[in-house]
Amino acid sequence: MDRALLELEIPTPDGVFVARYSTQGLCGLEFPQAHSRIKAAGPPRGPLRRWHRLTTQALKSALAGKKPRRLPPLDLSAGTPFQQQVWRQLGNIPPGRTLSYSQVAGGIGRPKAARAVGGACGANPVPILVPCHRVLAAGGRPGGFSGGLHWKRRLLAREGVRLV
DNA sequence: ATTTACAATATGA
DNA sequence: TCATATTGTAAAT
Repeated sequence: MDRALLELEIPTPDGVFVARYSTQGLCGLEFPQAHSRIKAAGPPRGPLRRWHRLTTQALKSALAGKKPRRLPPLDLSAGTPFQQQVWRQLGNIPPGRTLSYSQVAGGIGRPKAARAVGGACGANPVPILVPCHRVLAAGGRPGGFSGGLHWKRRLLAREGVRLV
């Protein structure tokens, strides 16, 4: 867990996101906020430059409801093994498809851990690129979303998913 | 048709 | 020990 951070902004039609990088890759992504409080940094150099380009591109695709061609390396090492398993599962859900918390739980061999999956989704450091918004509660109910439910609905709507 | 209770689960305060 | 982005079963209203 090399947590040393570099924060870079990503302007999009939906606002300015903030990407956070460790020496291993992208380790965090934040939704646009009223006050950008990132420390000014010069233009990224070395691998950062490439990673940031990939992140920017991937984020824009995802916001448009399309599957990103390539993702930057993700540093999910901050999560527990359970959380990392969950996040890895989420990466397999294509745009336009959704799973329930319990299906995700079943996918990692713990069919009864639906609630814990909810916790892991809430702890997802890289929303959107790790598509936690494609996990719904049972019966097509929306469940929750740390970045605000409106984001979940908006993202799913762009992928063609209808919520009840 | 709704509401209420509870067990099972991983994690953090 | 309590609360949480849950679920399934069961019982009572």
